[in-house]
Amino acid sequence: MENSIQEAEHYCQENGLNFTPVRRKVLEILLQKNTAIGAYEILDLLREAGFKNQPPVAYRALDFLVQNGFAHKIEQLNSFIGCTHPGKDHSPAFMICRKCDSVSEEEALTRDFSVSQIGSKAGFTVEKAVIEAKGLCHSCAELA
Amino acid sequence: MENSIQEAEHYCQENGLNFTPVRRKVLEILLQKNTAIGAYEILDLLREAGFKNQPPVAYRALDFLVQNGFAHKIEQLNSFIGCTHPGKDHSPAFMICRKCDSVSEEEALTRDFSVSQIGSKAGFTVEKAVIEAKGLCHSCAELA
DNA sequence: ATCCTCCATGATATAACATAACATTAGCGC
DNA sequence: GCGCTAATGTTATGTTATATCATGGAGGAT
Repeated sequence: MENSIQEAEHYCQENGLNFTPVRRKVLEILLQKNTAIGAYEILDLLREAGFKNQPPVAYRALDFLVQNGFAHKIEQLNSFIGCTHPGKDHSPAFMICRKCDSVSEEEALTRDFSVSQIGSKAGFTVEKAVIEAKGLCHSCAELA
Repeated sequence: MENSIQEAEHYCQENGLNFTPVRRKVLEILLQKNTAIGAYEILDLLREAGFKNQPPVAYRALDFLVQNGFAHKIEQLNSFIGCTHPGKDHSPAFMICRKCDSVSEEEALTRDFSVSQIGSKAGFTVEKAVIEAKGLCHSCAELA
């Protein structure tokens, strides 16, 4: 995780992006969990860490992180998760466990398939794909 | 569309489901558009049609429709769309045009791919998959 | 050094989306 | 009628997200 932070920092330097304290802190918060976190929960943690805590503080930092690929929004949960496969090009698919709430990020691109292909069959140009699955993670499935 | 309503009605009869006036009306509203509609917009239309218009009215009807496969929630838009491929088994992928806001429903199951496969590689049991893409629909791409 | 511009942050307010909880009513089997 | 169940009515509130305008701080141009 310390690792991921440093990668982010490095990437920002390279690309003229401003990896400010709030942004770093929010990324740290996200990377400390393997579950998705809501903006208002992040806000609480920011306050505890001495940052200001009006909603825009969290949403702006999250926008930055998502925009630059350091975090993702999990649409079904209205919450956010640190990116575990940082790097420019990836098409993530998220596996959300309904029992333990863990979220894992997998790679969705396979040789034979992509959402883009589904789209182009329909004359649609895909720019960004969201793939999220709900179900049971390995550990929770074993217990069942 | 009148068609789809009748299919829904029929399905409900067969399965002991109560296709009440509000539920029917909400489905009509959804089927009249090829864009996704928010619950509060639906609420307005319900009021115009003489129904009660507190939020639970819309959300309950929507729950029913989604639950039974007559409608889908578009997570990225926090809004809803009538199902254009009704029938028990389908795994939809939604194409959301960022220009004209149209949403089209495609079939995501291909021979070579499924979200389930991505999941199982990761030891995850997929129960429900959400696939939503943003981009440009055919008409809007032509104009660009 | 002064000013300008750009970007980030501070601060207030409010919009948009969603559900909890409890009361009431309608249909149905008995 | 009585009791059960499902649906709807009603009030209140919780949760998520954004608009808007003010302030501050770093870096470049003159």
